[in-house]
Amino acid sequence: MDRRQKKTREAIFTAFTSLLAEKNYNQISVQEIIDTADVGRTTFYAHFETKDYLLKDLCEELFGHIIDTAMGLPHGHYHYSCGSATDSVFLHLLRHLQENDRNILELLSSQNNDLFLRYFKSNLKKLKILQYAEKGHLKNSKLPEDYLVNHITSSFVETVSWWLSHDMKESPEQITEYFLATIEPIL
Amino acid sequence: MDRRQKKTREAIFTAFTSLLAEKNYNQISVQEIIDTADVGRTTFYAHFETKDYLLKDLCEELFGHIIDTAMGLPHGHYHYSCGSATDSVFLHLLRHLQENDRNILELLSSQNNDLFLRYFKSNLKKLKILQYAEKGHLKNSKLPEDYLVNHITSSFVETVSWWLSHDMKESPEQITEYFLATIEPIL
DNA sequence: TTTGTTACGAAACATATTGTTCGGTATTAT
DNA sequence: ATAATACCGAACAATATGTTTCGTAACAAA
Repeated sequence: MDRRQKKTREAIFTAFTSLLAEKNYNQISVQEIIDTADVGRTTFYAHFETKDYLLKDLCEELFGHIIDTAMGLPHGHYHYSCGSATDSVFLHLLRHLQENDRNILELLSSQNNDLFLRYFKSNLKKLKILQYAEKGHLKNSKLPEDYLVNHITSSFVETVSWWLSHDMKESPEQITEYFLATIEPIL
Repeated sequence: MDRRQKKTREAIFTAFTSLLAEKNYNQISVQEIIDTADVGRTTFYAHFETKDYLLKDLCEELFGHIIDTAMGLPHGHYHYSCGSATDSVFLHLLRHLQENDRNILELLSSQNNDLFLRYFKSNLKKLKILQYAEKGHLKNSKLPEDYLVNHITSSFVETVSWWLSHDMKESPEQITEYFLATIEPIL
């Protein structure tokens, strides 16, 4: 990809992120993003069709990244390890978040956090957490599979949200325990 | 309240609702709402400061209503009845939703459903579902109380969302069973 | 029915935003 | 060196926003 494209794309993302940290999504105009990013009007629209698409692209880049690294883990990490809180994908994700890669935490705890939690959740489903549910040794549940998957991913995202609202005082290990305590009994 | 006020307020709500059913919130302009509701520009701004406040007021009216009727239930309905799926506040709420009072279902299953699910959740907390958690016979949980409350309300809202995405094929009783199956084991 | 009050609507207003087009310049990859 | 392309500034029409003024109509209370 052209070096110029990457630079302006990054400049716009950065500007957008910093604006989101201080005000509501609906109160941010394309003009402000352009001014903050210091790019030409034409340039912005060459990259993003609308503000909504900008948001979408930003989220895909951010969440896609942390999910991809989680998928790169050795398989054991999310197949059979639901018993130990010290060795699951969920713990890995929480640690990754804690490192605040690319200021993702600013977004997740901003006024608009629900906006991002939504994308977080949809990306999370790529992890195929349902492997939790489809393994034979968990089959005692009478719940529909997609209901269960939705419940698990939602609960995890809500857990993260709760953690953030508490300024992340607890350790990732502790949070993992809380989370697993809510879902393990039903598997 | 003045009869005229009620009428225009209702006209604006109706127009807004029908617009939300067909397009995205961000793509709806105040002008469109004015035109659809057939009210004067001045009138709109006399009632609502911004589009965001309109949304807020609409949600408070809708969800406040169904929550209030649920609160009016005999107390037994949400204190000790978590054991029977046939007699809980949750079942009552699902039945109430199913009746589609004031077209609330259109909103909850629209493109913008996350917008409304958010308000649904915050209103749900008024029900003090934590009475589920604070009663002595449920004290075997090591989870923080607010974490638990958040988990329960979130799970319920997600359950409703899942139900809607399945065109509500299942009965309210069935859904209540699903939901209770996910939260009872952890109490 | 009369009277004082209040909501409404129409029009006009300045300002801001949106999304697009044009031509010229600078940067890139090869 | 060259051809492709990303960039910028300026200008553009169309639309949206939020406010003001004033005349009219509906209201509640006497």
